[in-house]
Amino acid sequence: MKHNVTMKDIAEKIGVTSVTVSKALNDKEGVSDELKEKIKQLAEEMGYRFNTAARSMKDGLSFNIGVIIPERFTGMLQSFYLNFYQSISKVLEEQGYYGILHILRSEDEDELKLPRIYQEQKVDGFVILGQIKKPYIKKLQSVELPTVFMDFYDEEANMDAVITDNFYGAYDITNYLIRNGHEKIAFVGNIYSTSSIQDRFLGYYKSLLEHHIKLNDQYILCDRDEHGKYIEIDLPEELPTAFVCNCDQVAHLLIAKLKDFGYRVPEDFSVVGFDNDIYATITEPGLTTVEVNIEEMSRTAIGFIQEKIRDKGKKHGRIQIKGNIVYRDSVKNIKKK
Amino acid sequence: MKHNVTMKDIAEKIGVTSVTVSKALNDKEGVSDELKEKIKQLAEEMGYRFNTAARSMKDGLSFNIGVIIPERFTGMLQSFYLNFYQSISKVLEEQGYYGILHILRSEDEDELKLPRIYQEQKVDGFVILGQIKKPYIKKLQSVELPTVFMDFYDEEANMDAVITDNFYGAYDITNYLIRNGHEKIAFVGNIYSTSSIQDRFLGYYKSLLEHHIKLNDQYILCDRDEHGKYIEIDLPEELPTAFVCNCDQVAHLLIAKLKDFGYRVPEDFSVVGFDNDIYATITEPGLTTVEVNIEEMSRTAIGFIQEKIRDKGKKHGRIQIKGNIVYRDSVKNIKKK
DNA sequence: CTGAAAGCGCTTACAG
DNA sequence: CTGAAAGCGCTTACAG
Repeated sequence: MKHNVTMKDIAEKIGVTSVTVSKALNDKEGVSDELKEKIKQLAEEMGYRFNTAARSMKDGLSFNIGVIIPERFTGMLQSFYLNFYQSISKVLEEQGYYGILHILRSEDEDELKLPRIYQEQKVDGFVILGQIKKPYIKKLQSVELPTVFMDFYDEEANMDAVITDNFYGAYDITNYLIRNGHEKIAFVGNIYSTSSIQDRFLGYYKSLLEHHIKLNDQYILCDRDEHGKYIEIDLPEELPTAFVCNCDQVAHLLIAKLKDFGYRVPEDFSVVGFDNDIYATITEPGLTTVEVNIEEMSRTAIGFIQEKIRDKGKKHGRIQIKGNIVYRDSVKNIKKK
Repeated sequence: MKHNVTMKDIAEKIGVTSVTVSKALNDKEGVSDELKEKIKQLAEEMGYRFNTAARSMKDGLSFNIGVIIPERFTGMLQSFYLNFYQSISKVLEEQGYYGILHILRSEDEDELKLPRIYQEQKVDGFVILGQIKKPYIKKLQSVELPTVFMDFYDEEANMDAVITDNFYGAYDITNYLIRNGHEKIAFVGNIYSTSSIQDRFLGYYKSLLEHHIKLNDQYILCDRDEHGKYIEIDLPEELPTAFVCNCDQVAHLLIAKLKDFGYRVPEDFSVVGFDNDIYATITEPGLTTVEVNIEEMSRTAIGFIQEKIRDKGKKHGRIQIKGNIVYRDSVKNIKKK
């Protein structure tokens, strides 16, 4: 293969210098319109492709962003963050940036080992998807690269984070159940487990408070142990009429359990979820749930990263992106006529 | 932030030149072991990070591979290729390469528009996941970049492709049904639709032939129209005892349909799939299916790409990677004792 | 064993 | 409006 065509090649053909070609192709001042047009056309004809590496050398920027997902959020059944990555990747490409995926292995997370993309200056910043361990957060922050966290926030760590509005999402969907006549409403989730679940619980609680429905301890159903592993859900003696699940997957598990007992959803029990991930659609019936606004979150996070690349000191703090309720068939209106 | 530390910085601290530092850090000849050690240690202390951009300039390689997925294979319910991408990305990282994901929009595919990663010399090669339209294949081949196709092959196009062994996969799993006493076995799939489905059908047919079971036209059930859109599956008058579905998703749909009719799987009908994707696990009962060996396929494809980067003329042709049967609960042994 | 020189492709700041 | 010079950080080929 003949070598790639460079600005110099174009310049020589016309009898100017690469400086002029550079100006022309970048629409900079200082080239006559006529010449500029001629250069652009010739570049097209010669199949000129811009060499990003040269630009990277010049301004020390790679125009890549590392997207890090802890491996435990990964796998055939957990494509949620991969979909997130896809959205981020799309937004980045619109901006002339590119996303490089790095799956963070648990060992590396424990040993505070930074990914190769850091060691090789492959990226100008990091987007972290999902919860990672505190020491690793500190490690990332000790490094000068702009970092934005998504779908995870930790109070202590003074980090820039784009999260979904867990509180108001759960609040809205609980309100919806109440509007449909439900009063005995359970919350399914380990409220000591993650900050997201806590916020979702509190949104649920706020809705109850506003409607003067007393919070019933029996109606807080644990779904996972302290390691995040799902456990059997214990149904209370006196059953509620509706369940607010902290995520779609748990709603899926709960519905399977209810069906095993011979109950039907939504005829016997209404169930709602959170996330609008794959579990919301594969469950029978389809789940009414709170949709996480992946695209808006991606845009916001990428915006933050870019500002931080321009201005290293920039702090954004935590921002919450509101999701919308997606209505499917898992809720029954039990209001008396 | 102070500027990134460079080889020159290290060199000056010790009183040598960047040439020596380069040799030392790359374990090249021509530096005393003592000095080499000293340099490496100092590099560590100073937090030196290699600048990939400089290397890229030198040898005109980006050390990125573009991974292209047509958007129609994308979405919340179709994470299969995203999982593939993840595997590719992991393999690449082991090799000091990085994968940049590009979702190919249908308009761009029709208009033969190459992705920005090509225009900007961001990548040294392409991996294409899944079927793309012929003109776009031609377009990709007209460009000098090494390209390997995965999970798709087209006879005419003289391309390098890593595909799953559809023929023997279907053959094996049909044999398995026959060993379990089944003789009336239907194939579910549009056999005029894609090359993969055709091969799977032929593998099924080979198994029948070997067992002297006559192919019954009534037992070839169409699952999708010519655009690949799933259609209602028409069950034959005389029902088979088992179904070989061309993919897990269709097996999932078929089982739902059988259940609607009041049948049970596997008690009344045995059903097997292909792919071992998410549908194999979410279906009730879990599907016995042929697992596509994603990791092995990724390694092979990346190996091909790297050889092609080294040697532009290199041709590999089509290679098939054998999958394994994953046994779950969708097949019943109906052999008379 | 160590280093001076040149070069990868582009851009910036300055001179004409 | 156009270009000569210098530089981004590294490596290669050669000289000492």
